Amino acid sequence: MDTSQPPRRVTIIDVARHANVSTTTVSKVLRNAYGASPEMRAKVREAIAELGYRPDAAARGMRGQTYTIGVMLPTIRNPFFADILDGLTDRLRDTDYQILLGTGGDGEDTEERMTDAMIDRRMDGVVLIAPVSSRARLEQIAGLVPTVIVGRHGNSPLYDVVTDDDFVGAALVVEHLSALGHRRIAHIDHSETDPTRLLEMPNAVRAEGYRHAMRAHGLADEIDIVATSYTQEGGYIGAQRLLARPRRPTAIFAGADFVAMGVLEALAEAGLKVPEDISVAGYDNTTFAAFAPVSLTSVDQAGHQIGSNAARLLLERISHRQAPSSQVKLTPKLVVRGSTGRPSVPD
Amino acid sequence: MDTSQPPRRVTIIDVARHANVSTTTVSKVLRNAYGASPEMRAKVREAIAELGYRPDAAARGMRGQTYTIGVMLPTIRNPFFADILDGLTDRLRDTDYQILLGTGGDGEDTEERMTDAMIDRRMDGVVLIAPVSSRARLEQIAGLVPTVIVGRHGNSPLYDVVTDDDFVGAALVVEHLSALGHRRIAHIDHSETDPTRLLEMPNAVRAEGYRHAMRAHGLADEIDIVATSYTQEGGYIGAQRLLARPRRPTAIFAGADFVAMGVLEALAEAGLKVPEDISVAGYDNTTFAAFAPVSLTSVDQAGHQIGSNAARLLLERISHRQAPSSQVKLTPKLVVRGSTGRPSVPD
DNA sequence: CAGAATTTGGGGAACGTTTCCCAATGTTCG
DNA sequence: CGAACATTGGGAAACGTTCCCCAAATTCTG
Repeated sequence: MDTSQPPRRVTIIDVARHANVSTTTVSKVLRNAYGASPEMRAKVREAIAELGYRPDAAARGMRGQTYTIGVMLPTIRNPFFADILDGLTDRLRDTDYQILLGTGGDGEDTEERMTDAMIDRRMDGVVLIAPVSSRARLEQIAGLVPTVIVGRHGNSPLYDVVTDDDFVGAALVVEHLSALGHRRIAHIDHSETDPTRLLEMPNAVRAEGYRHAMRAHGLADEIDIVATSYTQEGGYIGAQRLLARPRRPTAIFAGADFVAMGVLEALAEAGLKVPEDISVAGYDNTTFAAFAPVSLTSVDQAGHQIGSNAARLLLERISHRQAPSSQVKLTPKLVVRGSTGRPSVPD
Repeated sequence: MDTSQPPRRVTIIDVARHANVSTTTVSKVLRNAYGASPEMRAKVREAIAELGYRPDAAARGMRGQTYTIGVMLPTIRNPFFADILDGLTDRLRDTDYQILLGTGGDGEDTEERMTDAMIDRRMDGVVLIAPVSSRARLEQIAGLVPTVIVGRHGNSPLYDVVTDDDFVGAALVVEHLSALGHRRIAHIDHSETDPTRLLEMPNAVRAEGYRHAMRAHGLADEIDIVATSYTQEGGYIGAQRLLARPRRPTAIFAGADFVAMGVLEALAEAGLKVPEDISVAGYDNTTFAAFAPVSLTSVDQAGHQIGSNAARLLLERISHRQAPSSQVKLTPKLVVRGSTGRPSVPD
């Protein structure tokens, strides 16, 4: 590493000198804190503008806040997360907070590395989207930094939670398909083995909602769940297994749009037409679902609202560390498109 | 804000005390710096493990490095960026650096806010993906922090550049279509007005590559570019305009897969079959292009390699701030799929 | 074996903020 | 009008590191 220095950054001391005040006063102005007269504020602001001063976030972090909010998401590949992020961003736009993103990957270890990194950087708060870490770990994090968990059910006194009602979402799909005349409605789930996480993960709640709705519609005997994974490949494999059934389903409810993509591939390969031969529904209402040639019936989760609620809760938690935790549950809605229709051979 | 404190974090002083050494020594061990014997190292590491110590990144930033690398991307919606990010992540996995992402939006102002935020947080280096800022601004950033620019042509002594050869990529598409027998090959470009940026933006280079290749194949008279925007809507509108031509094109080369999505929608709406009635090619080889029912011929940019090269250059620049800047240009390849075929009515 | 060079460990001053004070001045009120 | 109180501004001590030194001990060298 060589030693050549870019010109030294303007510091709060430079500003204080230039405005003929103390650094304390400048600091007060910066933070809109009590104890500086309007004239002082004006003078300081002018000096700041003239010198082009920007506070050093690292230094601020040593004593006060870093004005940084960390958002962890499993991957940036899922466009649904982008909606959540937009909601967060919009809500925080007019605050002094900056959002920085980190990817948590799909494992507990990589997720831990990322959350640790956020804590080490003294972020003022974190939003964890669909985390896979154990509940104990989540509580540990929440004990160290204001935390909001998104997209994972189950609550804790230590953190706030924002979810979409996956139970209702799954029911919406079953209702829709049932109303169209379907009886053999199968579901593709993500297989989860860890018992503690089991009930908190959205996929499990969707599966439960599916089961419940099937029973409610008198279709208890038709309940048929294939557990693969929430990936395109998982959908492909799941569909293949379902097609191999002696009495094969007339409709497939995939747990995510991604999964539906795989299902559609498998169906196309098998020479089946959608929705004439078989209906398909997804979950998340991604751009992909909306794309006309695909036209996938899907459940819309209002990602934007999820994000904006998460931001609101986080700001509240930052200012009231000890307030009782709250849970926000949003209601999804079904977007019906061309991939679902009446079954060709009514049961 | 209330005052309740989570238990104080373990500091370097606690470690020093616990290991019966000075903080200096602990610091040396942490940074693998010269001046600590193997025995000391062992002793210190043990203390670190016992206490569960983690260095405070904010405090480190005050004197030394933050071990943080900022990656700015315009949006997380474009799955191509995910490939680049994977490349970056893989390359940095075994280093002490942590990647944090920021979205730059689509404007110079929001991009400036994000880059400023990264600089304020003393990031050790930044990777800017497809930035829209002015060249002067990019050089200003590069003067303050080691910088690698990705996906934007044009070089500077101040920063390193990694691009894909968009000129060649566009030519690949034209060659392919021409070989199939197409002559009326139209192109949908992103309209850019700013003159300084004009030649550096990938879309401009693609358009130029298209023109050049058309001429090289004796199709100079058939050059037909519609300038809308690199969005799905831009593709939709562009396609509509092209279909309204008296002699309409037999093939459309969209500047991005996103754009091709819009094109496909417009074609479906017009009742045209792909590729029987008209061929379509995209750029970026996103998941969407690979999706079987779409099966879009597209140019693959090797995002992973782009990312891994960017990471390599950044690490080099961090350790040799003054080294001459380098430019890496990767070669794209064409992925032929079902959306392109022989023209139905040969010219 | 003396002197030089190297290795090892540590003391303490930065780094750029915020925040706890305290002092001076102005204001209110009984 | 004097005491209590509010307002305004600033001095200086944190915060948790790194890094420039220096001193002591050890090893090398001729």
